[in-house]
Amino acid sequence: MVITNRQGGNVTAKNTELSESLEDYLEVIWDLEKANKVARAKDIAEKMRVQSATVTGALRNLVEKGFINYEPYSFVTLTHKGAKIAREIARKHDVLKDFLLRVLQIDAEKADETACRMEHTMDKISVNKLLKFIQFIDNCPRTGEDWVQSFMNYCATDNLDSVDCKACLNACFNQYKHQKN
Amino acid sequence: MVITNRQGGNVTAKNTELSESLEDYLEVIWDLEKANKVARAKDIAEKMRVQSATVTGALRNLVEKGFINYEPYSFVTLTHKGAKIAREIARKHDVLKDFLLRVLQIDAEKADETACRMEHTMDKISVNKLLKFIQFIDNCPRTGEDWVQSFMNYCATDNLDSVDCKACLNACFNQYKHQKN
DNA sequence: AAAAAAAGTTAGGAGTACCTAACTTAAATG
DNA sequence: CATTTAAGTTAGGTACTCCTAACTTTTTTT
Repeated sequence: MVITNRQGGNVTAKNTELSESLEDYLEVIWDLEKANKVARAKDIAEKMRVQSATVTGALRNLVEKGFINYEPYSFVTLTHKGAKIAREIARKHDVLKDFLLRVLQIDAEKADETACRMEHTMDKISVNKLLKFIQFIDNCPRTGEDWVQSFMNYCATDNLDSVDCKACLNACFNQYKHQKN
Repeated sequence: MVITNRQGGNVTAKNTELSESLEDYLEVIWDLEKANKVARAKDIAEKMRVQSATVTGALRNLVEKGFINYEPYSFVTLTHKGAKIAREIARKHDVLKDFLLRVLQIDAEKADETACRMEHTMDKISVNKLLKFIQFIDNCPRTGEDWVQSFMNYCATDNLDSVDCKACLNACFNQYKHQKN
């Protein structure tokens, strides 16, 4: 187990990197921009479940770091740099939520909440691998929707003996033949 | 996308819950206890990649919250309550690392680092589901090791066409028959 | 256009998680 | 057993993330 210091070592100088919290702000601003062209502090506060005074501070920080365009009493847009990060985080969110929801079959609300936390913990390469994995499950004739369904049954019963594996394999084989014709 | 406030709302009173950082401390103490019966501040600092002054503060906090037994200048052990949490986190870590390493085939070091961050983001039920999922992959005759190997090939080539799906299905079928005899 | 309401900012405060430097205690060694 | 060394603590500091209360600016309504 290798732990990474939660403040990246350097604490005396202002951090130029994005904290998880600031990543969330970018994600929220991205969402609002998509919906309303621009983001307003009030809506950011609501989505972040935070008081508006807190938003003001976060926006100042994000301006300083070059992720947003913003002046006091005005609306917010993402800079090129900010939009790039926001898209990346949103993509991570979507992939993770898809995995939790469709593969692990966790209910929608919890999947979303969990994805919201996980999105800050996996790098781009790992999330890409997860995406490929989901695609592979979807497209490989040995797996697919019915296999995921079997996983659900396995979860419920806790053993494979209750499942007729031979029949399942046969069904899988036949389905592939029919799909090819 | 539903964001959960990073300070749980209540900020005026001292938080009784565990932060991610404190969870890491418990995990590290658990590891050291297993290895040396007790944990010493120096070793905790090393494993946490933190200065020893920082450890002192964290230990005070953990005592106050009832997770460890500790008095200044003495060694550390987990209380019953602390050990329970530590075991839970360690288990999450192991399941996540196993998934990243064996299923997604992420290299050991990155898998470990990533698991170290993810372990704080998934609740017990979700991790249990992930564990069941890994077990299902391992034990279902339609998946298993060779299927994971195929996933690796898919990752490298980016398409299924290059794979002979029919041959793969047949091999899978035959393997099952032989295993049963 | 003035008043009221809504939105946003500033100031000050708390808790967390780090840091360095100086100091104290405990352990190891001559 | 006194001294040196290692380990641990305290004090003081920075940054982050959130809060409330008071104030300012902008927008809406009359």
